[in-house]
Amino acid sequence: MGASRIDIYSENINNIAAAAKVFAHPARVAILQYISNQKSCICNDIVDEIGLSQATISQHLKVINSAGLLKGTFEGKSVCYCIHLEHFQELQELFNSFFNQTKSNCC
Amino acid sequence: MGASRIDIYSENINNIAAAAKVFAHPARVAILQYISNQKSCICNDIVDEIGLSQATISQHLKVINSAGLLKGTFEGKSVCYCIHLEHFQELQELFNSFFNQTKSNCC
DNA sequence: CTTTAACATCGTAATATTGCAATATTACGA
DNA sequence: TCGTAATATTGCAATATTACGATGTTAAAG
Repeated sequence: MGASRIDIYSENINNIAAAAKVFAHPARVAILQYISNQKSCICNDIVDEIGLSQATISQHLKVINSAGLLKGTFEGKSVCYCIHLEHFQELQELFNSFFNQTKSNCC
Repeated sequence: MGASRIDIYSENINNIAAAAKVFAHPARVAILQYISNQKSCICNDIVDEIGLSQATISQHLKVINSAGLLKGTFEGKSVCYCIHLEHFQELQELFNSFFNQTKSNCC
């Protein structure tokens, strides 16, 4: 016990929760905002921008990337981080359909 | 180490992360959906609906309530859970403004 | 006043997350 | 090839989250 019991929920619910997890840490929100504000494909000034170590930023980037929210080159040197807009917007729609479904029927 | 360093981020970023945390667990998403689907102000069939113990559901409800997403009576017996629609929609707007701000400028 | 239904809270165990230092790995330039 | 800059990965330590049983607490029924 201690682990989330994802087996007992519908796929839609698990998808929403998994997506929310990406945004559930301020570092990841900040990283996404920073990347999206860069004119050109600049890379790890992220480490300088946000006050966390390179290892930690790299870990957060991995989480964001695993959710399909990044696009670019990821090998050795000269890496390029960009937002994967299509996937990003898919998540926005997922959230909005959840929000729009949820109404207040009582009180 | 181990704890999130919320002190180094802007308030807006922390707000988004805090809101996302509420939805970052499938049980809470399921609870919100269930409450919103009830015609009348029904209470803890939630425990029967979702396969978790009463103590666990109660904990999740506390998290949801702390985020300001519930409305109703919360004393002793005959409790009434409802979605606090205004706050709920505020969160929707918070997410949407974040999503809309985030663009892909490169690659 | 007692009982009971409906919750909340406490204590605790299991697991997940966060963060960093140290250590790979990789790509490019000298 | 060597050195180096730019990451990724590994291995902890600290903390947070999740889940549940047991135990309070409260309001209404009897």
